[in-house]
Amino acid sequence: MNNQQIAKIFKNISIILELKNDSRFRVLAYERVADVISNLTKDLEDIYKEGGIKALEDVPGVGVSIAEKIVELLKTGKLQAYTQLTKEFPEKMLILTEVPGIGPKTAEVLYKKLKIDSIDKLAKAARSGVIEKLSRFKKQSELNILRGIEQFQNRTKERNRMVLTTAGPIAEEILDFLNKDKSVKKCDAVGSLRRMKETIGDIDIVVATAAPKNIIDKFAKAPFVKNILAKGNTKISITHRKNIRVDLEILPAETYGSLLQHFTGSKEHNVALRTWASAKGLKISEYGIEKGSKIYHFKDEISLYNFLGMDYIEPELREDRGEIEAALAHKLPKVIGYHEILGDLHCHTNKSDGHNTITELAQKALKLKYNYLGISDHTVGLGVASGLSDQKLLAHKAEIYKVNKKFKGFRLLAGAEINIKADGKLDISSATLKKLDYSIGSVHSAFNQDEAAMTKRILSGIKSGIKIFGHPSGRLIGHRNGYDVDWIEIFKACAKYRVALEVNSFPERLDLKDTLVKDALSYGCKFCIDSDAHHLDHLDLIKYGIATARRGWATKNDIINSWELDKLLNWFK
DNA sequence: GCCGTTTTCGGCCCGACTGTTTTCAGTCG
Repeated sequence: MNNQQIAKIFKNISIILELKNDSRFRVLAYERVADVISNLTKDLEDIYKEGGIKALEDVPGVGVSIAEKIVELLKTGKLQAYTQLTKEFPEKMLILTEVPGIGPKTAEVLYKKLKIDSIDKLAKAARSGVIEKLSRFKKQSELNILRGIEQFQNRTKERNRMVLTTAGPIAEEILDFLNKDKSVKKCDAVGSLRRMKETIGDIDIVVATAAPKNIIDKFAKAPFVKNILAKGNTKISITHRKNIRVDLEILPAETYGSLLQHFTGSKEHNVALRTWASAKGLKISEYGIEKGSKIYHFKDEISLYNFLGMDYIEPELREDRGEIEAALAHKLPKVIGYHEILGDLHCHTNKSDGHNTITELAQKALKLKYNYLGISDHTVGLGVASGLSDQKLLAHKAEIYKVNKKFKGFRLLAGAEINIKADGKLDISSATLKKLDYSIGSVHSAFNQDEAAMTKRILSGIKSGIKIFGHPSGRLIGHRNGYDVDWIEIFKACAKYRVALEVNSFPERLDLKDTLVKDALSYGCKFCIDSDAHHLDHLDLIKYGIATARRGWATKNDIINSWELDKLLNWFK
């Protein structure tokens, strides 16, 4: 039984308990633990296998009672207590709550009064007008249900959340629209986009203005609006014509710091922050901080966090992964900056599957103010990418060195992206490997090896002289899960053999991912943030890799390509 | 049901919008 299935059961328990008028805090406890489990990066099964029931109790929100339930689920695939509960409130009924706007109470009425136990039946009932005959419902209720079903279907159709490069331009379009209005003092994209989370559910925008009504009316008529979901005095929610939900929040400029902080989230960060504050007699909201009868306002986030006795917390760190405690203790890491990368070490030319020449890439690197650029074309094993043989690779190196002479104060490095084959061997000779300035080793085949085989394979690659382990997990967001691998063994080996873990910046990769970066740091690993460019424009994607490293708490010292060239080359040696 | 450098008991984040109410419950972020 996987984490998502277990989380779903706890979520359902929370719904049922709410319907049974159980303690709202017990309801909350189940809801919270469901949230925590669905966001966990490690399988509960593994946690239990490694540390038993005590290790499960270390998961936030899991206590004695829930730990026992997890064990029962892992061992038997069932939970007696849950089976009992679903006799009265079956899962078929709970499915209805997946429609936006339908919560536990509504689902119960629809199921018990009208025997509605599927989304299809719900749609039919809403269209036929039987729902409005129930008390507490009218015509508008049916229209809202139909609209909710439409949203639900769009959501399941595009099951995947957006990657950052999809969300970014939409947010830009909206900010441009708002900035044209003179009454807008400030506006920003907030939410998961500002935190640079790898995928974005909907787009949140905040606006500072003294004329909120004017902005809301204008926004409602904007050309990109498909329909309006909700409209109030200080907020409006719309569906963008690309079927993406956009929430706009408005407040006067005096409290912009609180507004930014509140809507940047994450929800988990805010809940943790407010829980901590309430113990100190403080009440935090998007309007300010209340202390007794006094309310404090904040123009910016720095003053807000400082008021709480904390250092400023970068948006990328606001996930309730220890940042609040660290900010209080003044022990937050100074994460790598967006302009601290001195060179990209993973890019492809038209000698393998890239589109550009060495010179073109070098010129683009100069525009980015890089001090160096590593060329790393594919090697022979990757036939589909016109990989280079030993001989061709060495000729390519000579060409790179020749081009390098054209530049001053800038250095081209000759590398390669080498395949770690299924048996753990590299697909070029170690003699050739030694002649390169550096090398990246990557897995490009036989993704479905089991954990033991894949771990052994990668460890073998790490020990064979590569300097960077490319897109370490092999995942493609929304398309392919990463392969099964024992990360702890990999991290230990990377630290020992001085192999940097790549943080690949392609929005569909972001590999190594943020949480694993944080894990790897604790083993003393170093990282290399690369674009994996196959085209000049791709070099600009580096910011997403930087964001991922920041989300993983990595500092300049941890990122080898933020180092001066001498230090980098020395490390390679 | 969970949790703790004010607590192993007594708390538990905060507020807006919608629809159908005539003061609020349900839902959401």
